[in-house]
Amino acid sequence: MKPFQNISVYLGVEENNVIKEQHPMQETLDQRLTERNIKPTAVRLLVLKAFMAQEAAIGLADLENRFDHADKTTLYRTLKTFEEHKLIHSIDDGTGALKYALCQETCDCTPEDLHVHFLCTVCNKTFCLNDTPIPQINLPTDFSLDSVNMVVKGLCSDCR
Amino acid sequence: MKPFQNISVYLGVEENNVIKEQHPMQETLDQRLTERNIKPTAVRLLVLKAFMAQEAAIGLADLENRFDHADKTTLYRTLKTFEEHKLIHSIDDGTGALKYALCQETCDCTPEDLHVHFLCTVCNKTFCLNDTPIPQINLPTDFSLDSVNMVVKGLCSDCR
DNA sequence: GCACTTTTGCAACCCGGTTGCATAGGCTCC
DNA sequence: GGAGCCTATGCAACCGGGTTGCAAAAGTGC
Ligand SMILES: [Mn+2]
Ligand SMILES: [Mn+2]
Ligand SMILES: [Zn+2]
Ligand SMILES: [Zn+2]
Repeated sequence: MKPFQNISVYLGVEENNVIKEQHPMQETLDQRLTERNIKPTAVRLLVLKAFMAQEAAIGLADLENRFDHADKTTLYRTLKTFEEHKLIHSIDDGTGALKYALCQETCDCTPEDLHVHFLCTVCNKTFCLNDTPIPQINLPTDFSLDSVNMVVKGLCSDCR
Repeated sequence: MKPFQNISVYLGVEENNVIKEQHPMQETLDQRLTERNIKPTAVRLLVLKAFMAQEAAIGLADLENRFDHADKTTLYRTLKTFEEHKLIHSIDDGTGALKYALCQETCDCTPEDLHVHFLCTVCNKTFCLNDTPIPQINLPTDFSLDSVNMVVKGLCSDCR
């Protein structure tokens, strides 16, 4: 595979040769990246588009499958860059592979932005339950709380 | 390393050549294993003893370090056997390596036996909060709940 | 065009976990 | 106490997800 960073060609491969100017979504993608101080390269636009196109969280392997023409490392670093700039957050749902989901516009990845995640045991999709804050718990005395990871397993609405 | 299953020698290595008959703890270890239908071999007794000697959860790597003379695979399978027979349960605290902790005597690893786990961000020890049941949460409609993994990070009583 | 920075590709590595297979240990039955 | 059997152990190799080092390509400013 030859490196190829030209945006329209990259997008063309994905989008049946519809080039940049014909993408109405393009501006919002661009904007979403630049808002978070991420330079909008071809791969990054594609990855962001993937995130915006589906509700379920996305793992590195998913991206590898979806973008045959992009390298694993590049996709990996794209995820890291997105995470650093708080465009996405990582989710450890216990399946052994990290997944990522878009942060909400207002998100700053502070403890208040933490929320419950849901893993469907049938379709293996993972969802952010953004409206389900993590409940308070009582720790033993002399233990102090920093952060909480809460993953609920069950059946999603499609699988039940 | 030569395989060696003789219990007293194994225990001797660990216990400065105090042999089986001189262990007051021996019977309770034996008992705890046979209660769960696990044949009390040398390695198993040692591993169980390790679990009973400390409160914090134990990972495979810990066992490898503690028992130079025992093979990784054997220790791995010992953990699996213990888990299958519900003598211990596994804890995924997000550190990348599974840890294990003794089940309570009454434990049957049913959803009711689930509890919160605590990972200290300083000493990296993980504890069962057996007295901290996992709080109820409200799922979106059409989602059904199966199980929950809840890991709290913070400072333990020794590290604060 | 040229020099410089950033992004991408490729290969190799790391680590925790897991498997296949051979051997040793211990147990039963005679 | 030996033959046969089942289990536990050891060893080596593998696997998958993640990560790093380094070189080439692409983008940027002049
Ligand atoms: Mn989320
Ligand atoms: Mn526990
Ligand atoms: Zn589902
Ligand atoms: Zn601590």
